[in-house]
Amino acid sequence: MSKTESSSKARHTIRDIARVTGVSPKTVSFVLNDREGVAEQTRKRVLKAVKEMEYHPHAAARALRDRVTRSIGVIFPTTADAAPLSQSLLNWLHEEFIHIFGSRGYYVTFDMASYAGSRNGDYARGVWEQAFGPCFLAGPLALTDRVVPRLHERGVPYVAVTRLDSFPQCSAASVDYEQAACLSTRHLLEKGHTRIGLLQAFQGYQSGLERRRGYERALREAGLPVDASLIRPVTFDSHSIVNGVHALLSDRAVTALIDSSSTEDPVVLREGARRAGRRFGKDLEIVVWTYRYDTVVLPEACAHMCLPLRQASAEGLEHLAAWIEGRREGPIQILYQPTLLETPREAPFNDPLRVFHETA
Amino acid sequence: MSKTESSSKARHTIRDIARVTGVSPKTVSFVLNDREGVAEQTRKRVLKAVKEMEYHPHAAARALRDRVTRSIGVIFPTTADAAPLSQSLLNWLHEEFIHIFGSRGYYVTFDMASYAGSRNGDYARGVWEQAFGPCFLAGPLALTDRVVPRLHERGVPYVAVTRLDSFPQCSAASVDYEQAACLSTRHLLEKGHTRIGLLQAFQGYQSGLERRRGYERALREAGLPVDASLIRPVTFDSHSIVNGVHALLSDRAVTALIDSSSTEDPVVLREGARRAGRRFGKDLEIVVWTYRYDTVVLPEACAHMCLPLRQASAEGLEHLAAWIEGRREGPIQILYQPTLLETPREAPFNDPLRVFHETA
DNA sequence: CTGTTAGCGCCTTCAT
DNA sequence: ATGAAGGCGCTAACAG
Repeated sequence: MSKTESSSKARHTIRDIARVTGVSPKTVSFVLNDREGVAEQTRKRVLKAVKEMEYHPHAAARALRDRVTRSIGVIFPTTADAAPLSQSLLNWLHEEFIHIFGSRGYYVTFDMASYAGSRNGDYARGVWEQAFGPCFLAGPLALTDRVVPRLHERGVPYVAVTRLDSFPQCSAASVDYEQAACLSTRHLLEKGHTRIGLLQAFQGYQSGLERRRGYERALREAGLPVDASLIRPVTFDSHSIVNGVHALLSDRAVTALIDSSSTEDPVVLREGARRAGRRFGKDLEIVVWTYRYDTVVLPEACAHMCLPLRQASAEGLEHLAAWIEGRREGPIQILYQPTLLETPREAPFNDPLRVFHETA
Repeated sequence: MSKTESSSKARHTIRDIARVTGVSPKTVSFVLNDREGVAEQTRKRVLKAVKEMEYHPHAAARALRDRVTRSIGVIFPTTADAAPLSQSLLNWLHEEFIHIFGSRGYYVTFDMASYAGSRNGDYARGVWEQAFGPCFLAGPLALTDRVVPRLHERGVPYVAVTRLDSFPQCSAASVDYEQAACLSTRHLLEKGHTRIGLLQAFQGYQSGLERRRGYERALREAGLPVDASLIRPVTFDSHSIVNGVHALLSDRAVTALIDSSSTEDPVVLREGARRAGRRFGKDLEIVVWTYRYDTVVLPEACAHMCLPLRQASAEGLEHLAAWIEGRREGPIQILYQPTLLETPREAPFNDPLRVFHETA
């Protein structure tokens, strides 16, 4: 009967390895951490025991000792129903995390508690509890946000996906929504429209405010008054969009719309117009906002406003990784500009939803 | 000038709270863990200090002491290019985790290191290092898998999405792929086909083997020989599918196909047929496998084989949560049966891809 | 080169 | 009811 130590269910500690190989715990620790000062022969004996006994260092013990974890946090500044993370963004995020952090051996820890509606607004418990240090803030920041400054003060690397007026030093990789709104509005003004409706998403959030501000700026530049009734806050609910479009278009003097709802859904837009007895492309022009550059959301639209959110986030995450590894400093201040694209006559084929990604 | 203790950057410990409130650390611990034996007045003083000083228990210290974390692990038995997690499955998974674990305050920790291609096959380091105990195995199990038995022996709650022939006691919530293949084949046999091509995904994995086995079983039942050249292993790459279809159909005696590639992509199927000078619905019938019940993947298909993977996983995760909380025992043994649906003449509208979920 | 010790922050005895 | 002490597994500092 051989020593059945290796098949034992018990989890071994560094001391077990030391005892079995007849060295001190410190030596084992040195071997594991690839440090000098251990005889080659001893090193081999230790590594052999480590493999045979299936020893693995205890993550929590290490974290306690080192005051750092090997985890990146993903945290949600809002609840799911207030501002749901889009499916396509989630997919993209997953890819990026695999690419950037997976290969480096980090764990990626999601804290969905606040997103699920618990924890009343303190969405950064993972940082306070030191479950992780560095983190990604996945979602829009509320204008009333009080958490980011505390995060900032803590000194942990972090990056958000919108700026924050109330805290300009906020580490963020974002898109200039104000500019997007301004360009959208200008485009329609130049085409001769004077009463332009705005479907405004993210009411109460930074990115919602920027939408409104850009819209108002363009109007003021043109010397036109701002009619508050033309700004229609909407949620991500279909009904909300349909009703919003319907309500705005009931005013026959409204001859143009800006869809900054971020829903990228042609069906609800058409339905809203239909209920008002209007049709896009006929007596009505629209600029549709989208996060992609390769797909026409609504062929009847006169233009698409493309928001490079992915590009911004990608650079933000790269910077975050560099910050964590000490190659760069924070805070991150990245701002991408949007692009207005006139809708092509021949809409390109809208790719079908693939269940599996294609392997390149 | 007030005591600026609360605005200090330093992270406080339980002893700081004790010192400030003039009690012992144990008392603070009792208060935090809602245990009896503390005077109400003391309790309030402690809680006040906790709030003011923004004290939070240290996750790693707690984990070390309690030998349990509040994390659920998501681990990947294969690399991304061998068997990529589908986008729709990832989205669904995210929803489920929010629903089941987010509301209970668990962290969800992804270990993407093995998925990214590092760690040569030992995909469960998170468990060995005790970064988490309970875990979800997101992806197919290789026939050569050696990790699951060790996981099982460890005694941690876990659940996989396929069974494992070499380890029948494996905790799994899965779909009966063998039955799906058998029913698909039978259906085509009953329609008079005798040479039936099989596009077989997951070669080398349990779910690939089950596909092949079910196909062969149906043929044997019908007294027909198994022609190995009719079984075409494919990857998730478009080319692989196109070539597979083309190659199978170059044999004009082949009058039917089973698409168990799991790609759910009508375009590549049609393209493969076109290259062989064939067309679905004309001289050719096909059964297409899908993970959904509400969408026609290929209108020309004579039937769709619907695999209730989501339903199985959902029940698996519910069971996992119950296992963690001691309400039920493991291992999990859930097997859902697939359904063959004849393709309706009028294909239902294929829902557009929504960027944001609709809030219910 | 090796061994001993102390302490990270928490919780749970045991003793008061 | 409270206070002191010890240990979870790891590593850095300090002897030998």
